[in-house]
Amino acid sequence: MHISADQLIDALRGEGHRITRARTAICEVLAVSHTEHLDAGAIRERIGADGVDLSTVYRTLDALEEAGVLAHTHLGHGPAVYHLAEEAHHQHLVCERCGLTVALAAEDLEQWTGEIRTRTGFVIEPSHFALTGLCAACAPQTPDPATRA
Amino acid sequence: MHISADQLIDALRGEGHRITRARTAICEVLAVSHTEHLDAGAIRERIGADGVDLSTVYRTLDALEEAGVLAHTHLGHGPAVYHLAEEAHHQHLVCERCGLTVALAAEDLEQWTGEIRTRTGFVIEPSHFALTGLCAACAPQTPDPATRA
DNA sequence: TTCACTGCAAACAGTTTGCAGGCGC
DNA sequence: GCGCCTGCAAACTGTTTGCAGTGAA
Repeated sequence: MHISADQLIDALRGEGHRITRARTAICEVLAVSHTEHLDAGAIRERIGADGVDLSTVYRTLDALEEAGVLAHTHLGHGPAVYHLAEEAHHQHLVCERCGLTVALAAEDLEQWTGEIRTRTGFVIEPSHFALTGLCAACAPQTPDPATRA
Repeated sequence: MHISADQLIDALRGEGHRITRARTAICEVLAVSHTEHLDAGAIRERIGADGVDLSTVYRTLDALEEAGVLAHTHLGHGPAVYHLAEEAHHQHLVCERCGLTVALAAEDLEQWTGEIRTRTGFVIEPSHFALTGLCAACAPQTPDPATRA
């Protein structure tokens, strides 16, 4: 289940990419923080003093996505967050007021996405964009769910 | 059902806003294109020669949202699209490959969003962000739904 | 040795903001 | 006439790209 930095690097190598210090550092951060949702800037910060340019981070993340070992998700506004592809199959719910993010398991979604597929032909990729709304704590403060955030 | 430009303007007036040429023009565009999804740039273009600055468009759209007569939706990447609040209660499905956008009626969503609310407490605002995936025409080209876009 | 990869800087899109002047009320 | 609203320009965030130098293979 847990992908190691070496496995990420191997994935890059398998696509014919060269292995550099920057890429190694990025893969290590991703492997260590496999349960978190990091954006490109956060990944860069975690690398620390060695200093990897943001554009390099983006290019490497791109390469990892092409290799099929990484995916990104948009949690509402703000930067895209990255996570290992193995962790990809869930839907995020983000509270627009407090930012609380919870995940819905793939199994809980299948029935609904299956229904949508049957009805519309659409194959939903639920992990790419989060659903937004108000969490249990914030919702009661709003008289009507239609009210703007 | 159809909101007129005058009703939008009245909504602004009701909030204590002043009525200007720019705001009138924007409200007219919104009222006429109530079935479309226009972004700020498109709204500006439709106003035409009179010329309204983009920042003014954004400020007016903001005011209309605060007045509760307008809402915006993020259809995947790219600019936010605006529509009358009355048309808001549906979920968009956007094909990541061809851009096809279809709408899911509110009734079709209620069962599912109700289930999520029961299970997680989250009150989903489905119209704020679209769901993305692959449409019926594009999906078969992809061997596995998990494949990246 | 070669050329993919890098850092830097600049461009980019969408959106927001500061400011001084203009016009609705 | 007061002050909200405007256009202009500049800042802003997140991301991408062009370029010349560097290091992996």
